Amino acid sequence: MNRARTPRIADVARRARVSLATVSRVLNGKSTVDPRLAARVTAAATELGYRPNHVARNLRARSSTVWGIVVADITNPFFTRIVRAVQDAAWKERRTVIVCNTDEDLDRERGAIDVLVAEGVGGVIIAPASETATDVRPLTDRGIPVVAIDRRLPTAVDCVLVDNIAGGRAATEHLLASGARHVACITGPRDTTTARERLLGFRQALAAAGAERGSFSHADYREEGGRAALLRWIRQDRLPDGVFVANNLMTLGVLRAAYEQGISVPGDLRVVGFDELPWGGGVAGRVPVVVQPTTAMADAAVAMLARRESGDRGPARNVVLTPRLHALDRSVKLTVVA
Amino acid sequence: MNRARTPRIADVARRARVSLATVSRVLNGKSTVDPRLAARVTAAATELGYRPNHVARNLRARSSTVWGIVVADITNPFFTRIVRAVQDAAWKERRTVIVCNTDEDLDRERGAIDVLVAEGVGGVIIAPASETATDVRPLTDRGIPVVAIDRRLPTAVDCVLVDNIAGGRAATEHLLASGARHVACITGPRDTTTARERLLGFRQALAAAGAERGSFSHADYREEGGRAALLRWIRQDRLPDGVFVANNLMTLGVLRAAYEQGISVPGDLRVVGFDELPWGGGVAGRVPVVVQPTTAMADAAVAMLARRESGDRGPARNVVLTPRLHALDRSVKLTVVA
DNA sequence: GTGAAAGCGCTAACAA
DNA sequence: TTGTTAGCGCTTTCAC
Repeated sequence: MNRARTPRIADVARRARVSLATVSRVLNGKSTVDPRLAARVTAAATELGYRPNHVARNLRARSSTVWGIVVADITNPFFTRIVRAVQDAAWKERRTVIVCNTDEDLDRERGAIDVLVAEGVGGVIIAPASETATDVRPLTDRGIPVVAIDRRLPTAVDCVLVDNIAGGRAATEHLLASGARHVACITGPRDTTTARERLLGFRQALAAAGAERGSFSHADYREEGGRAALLRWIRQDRLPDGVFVANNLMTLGVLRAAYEQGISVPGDLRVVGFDELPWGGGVAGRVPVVVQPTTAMADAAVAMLARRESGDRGPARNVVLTPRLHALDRSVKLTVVA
Repeated sequence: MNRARTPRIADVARRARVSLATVSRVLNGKSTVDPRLAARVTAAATELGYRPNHVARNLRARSSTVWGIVVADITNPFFTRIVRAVQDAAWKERRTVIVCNTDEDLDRERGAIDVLVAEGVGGVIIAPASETATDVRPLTDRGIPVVAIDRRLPTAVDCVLVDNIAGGRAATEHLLASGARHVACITGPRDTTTARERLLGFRQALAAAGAERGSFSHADYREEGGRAALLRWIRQDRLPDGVFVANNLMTLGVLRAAYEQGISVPGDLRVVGFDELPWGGGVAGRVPVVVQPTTAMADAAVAMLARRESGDRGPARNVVLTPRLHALDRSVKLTVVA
């Protein structure tokens, strides 16, 4: 690669007839430089088409404008939106983002963290694959700030969370308010806090309304899990007339099961989901969902990271944001035709 | 940041009682080293918890295991899947990917390219914001290999494309085969090749079938554009009974317009889209679509990049992949209820 | 306010 | 095969 022809700081210095140090100072605006020298430097830099070499800068300055973001699956619209929002926020701070997928796999997550360490990123935002097993110490040991998003971590790091209990409550209240009498909940795996909290919100809402204890089921946060849970109830002849489904993929699964079984939504079965369905305003918008404020979450995470980078050594903080229910003014019924 | 405590190659060398160079050789497996020394080195490295510093490595070796990918909007499922697939493929090659969003904005795209240059990435995969105005020379001038994906570039670089004509033809043939008689096409902006090619495929299919010349409309590849196009035909009382919509967002817009107007799909209006709708197998799966082989595209792009990085200086190549029609075995009718 | 010089951690000549 | 050494391009003391 013919990088030799790329101008370096020395070329700019020569052309502007100043020293290396002066060029660096002008380019970084750190120290004060005689305006006339500065003008010469900037002129020379543009004439030469000088581009800084961040790699060298990072090595010397031991700091990087690159951040890392680690998520389970960028294909999941929730994470896509988080990544997108983080990137937009980071861009405004003139930083770049390395995105890593973990597939909810601890080994891949470990690998991703290693790479981010090796690349010397300035900070990491992570949606941990596990609340107990994810180990961010390779980062924190090196003083690289970490912000957990969506889930907590065993280590004491900054967190951006959503009030899942409130979300579960809001979803359930909506079901009850829309006339459902036998409501149920399909939540995520037992060992995830989000699943437990959303279920707790469901129970709180039922208790508060003096309603009967609804049935619930733990599934795996995947489409098939939601589908299977609903089918099971159908087989057992215990089909509820309202169901709160604790994430987006399972909500799809529930809807699919309903169509397969000729159950009309929301006629026979009211469904409230958690997490936006993709293109929420569009065709899939017939199901009310509790949406997580992804932009606000990303902004909060970016702000925390920026604070830590600028030297804040205070104790870890938690930011808890409240999700809102997105109900619909009209809904659409689906029926199987052929 | 307390990086001072991080072990460097020198620490490993001291502990293994060998020279820096030997450690480097062992760690990179480039040169042959006495197995006993090698064993001492690896032992020392693990004992110390040594992690390589890619930044230093890049600076010295003028090469990087980081690639960049530049897309218009990671929120668009087509690009999400491309990014995901590129990452998976890159991961297998032990490389990391910096993702940049351009928002179809040339300035942001330019900025993204500058950053990637500054970060010294080893290669870039780009879905160009424009086929004419996007300038990748900052990369190519420095010998950084570039692969364009989804759209061509004015510069001679490797390209991974989809046969849009064949896609448009397949979509239209499906409409005709399913009994539509007055078919129409909503395609993208006049100045994009994809839009022109998909429309061309539409026309070819009509001509081949000896059908009447279908009407068509150029829109902006956004949801509202598709919606508006259909509404216009409705107003003009020229509603077709089959429509080929040339991208995913516009397809949603068309569906939305149909529901708003009480037009049943596919009863009154057959729709065939282009690009997968999100979670294609799920609820949104009632519309057959021409899907682009994102995984194959990503694999091809990664393979081309890897070849270039390993020194291939041959002329630019094009890889053209054929999209497939995903029809459905059953379809689902939507009707407005409330 | 400016310049000279010393590295950041690593790899790749070149010697031995 | 192994070690010594000279940088990669930049920032940042430290003198002036």
